[in-house]
Amino acid sequence: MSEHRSLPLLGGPPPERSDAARNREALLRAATDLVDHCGVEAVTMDAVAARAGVGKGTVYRRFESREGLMAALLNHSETAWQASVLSGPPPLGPGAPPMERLLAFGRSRIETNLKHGDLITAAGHSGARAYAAMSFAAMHVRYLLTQLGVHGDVPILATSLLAPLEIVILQQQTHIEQIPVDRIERAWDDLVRRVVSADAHPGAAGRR
Amino acid sequence: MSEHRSLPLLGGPPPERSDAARNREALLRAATDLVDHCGVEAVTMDAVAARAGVGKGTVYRRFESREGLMAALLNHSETAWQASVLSGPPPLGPGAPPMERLLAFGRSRIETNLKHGDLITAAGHSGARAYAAMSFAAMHVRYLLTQLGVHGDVPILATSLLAPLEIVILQQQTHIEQIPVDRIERAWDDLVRRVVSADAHPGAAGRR
DNA sequence: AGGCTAAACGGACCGCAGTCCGCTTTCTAT
DNA sequence: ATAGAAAGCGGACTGCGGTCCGTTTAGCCT
Repeated sequence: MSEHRSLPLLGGPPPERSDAARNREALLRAATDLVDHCGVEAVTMDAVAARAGVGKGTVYRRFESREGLMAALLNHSETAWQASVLSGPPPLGPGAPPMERLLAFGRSRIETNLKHGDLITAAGHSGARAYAAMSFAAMHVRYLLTQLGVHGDVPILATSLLAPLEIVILQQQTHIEQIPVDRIERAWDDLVRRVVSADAHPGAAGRR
Repeated sequence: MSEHRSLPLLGGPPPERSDAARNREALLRAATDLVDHCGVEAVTMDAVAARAGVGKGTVYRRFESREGLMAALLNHSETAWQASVLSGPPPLGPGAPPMERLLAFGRSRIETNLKHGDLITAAGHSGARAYAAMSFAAMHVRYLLTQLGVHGDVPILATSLLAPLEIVILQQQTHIEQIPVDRIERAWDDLVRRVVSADAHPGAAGRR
């Protein structure tokens, strides 16, 4: 017997076959082109497959679903954004005081979310990505809130601060209620200051 | 000439023909049965039409789209809920102090949203209904915040407090992160107290 | 080189949302 | 009662997301 297929120890998921890798490239390129060129709604699975010169089944093999494909497109900019939060220049990146970082975080997130609005909507709640993106942001906000000396249920507080930055809320405000972006940003600043400052005045309206 | 068709003065939208009314009834009944019986995802337009004994086109004539149909189903419970906010017993209805009403509002909204989660998701952002529902809740929260002496951008503050009660956030928390509902409710209480109490300590962390 | 296997491929196929248009019913005015 | 017109109706049709399965191909082992 000869049982060793590439040291399965810690191999994680097996590597990708060369044709598969080539097709994933071609598909991402095709999808990107379609988005830039005709808008998100023109990105049908058939169109992407045809443009990449592969069969439809292949698209589904690489990216679970249409939402998965959109999530993959989003991945580039999302990763770049995370990097600039983790190691970019202040005040978004490390180096500024926590409150300034938090406010910069909010502004930045509002802007990126609005920029990729259609894509985010199309990506929906595509399991992995949505969860990863959310949990990164939530982790960061939890960290900053703790730095700021906030007590209480910090995980849920973080989620609550993040909720008004979700694309569905932002689009309601900008597209339907015609609220200018900088007003939304100022209002988030205010919200954050209110939440954080409560810990500077304990016993305000009931213990927590 | 004989031009008077039922006093168009203030007539609003013309009344419904009797067969149309009958069919709308039948369709709502069929849809409700399907939801109770097989779940929301079993409510296909063909199934509803067939069960009501009408053609598919008729479904679309009455309710713009699938989302519109779902919104119509939601309408019953939504209206009842609005009534209990406007004129039900305290603390949700009028009579209790504003803070108690606000906290009761949050708990009630969390529970109803979770109860009708699938339906709300299926109804999506179906123009009219979603907007009406949101704006009712927003109006109520704006009113209570004002009563509580909150200063600042109250409209957006209200939206920000409502955002964590949206179904997409609640389902993330309960279904994926396994957070128990009463913890979410307590966290919202805390959030509201923080936001409101900031006005009791002006100059907290920067003017607004 | 040659062959073996697992992975990848492609496109026919299915179900459902939404549209379209020729036919039928209701209502009203005579 | 009856005729005319507007509103309603129904189901065939289109387009898209997603699945399935017989065929092809890359990578490895001898």
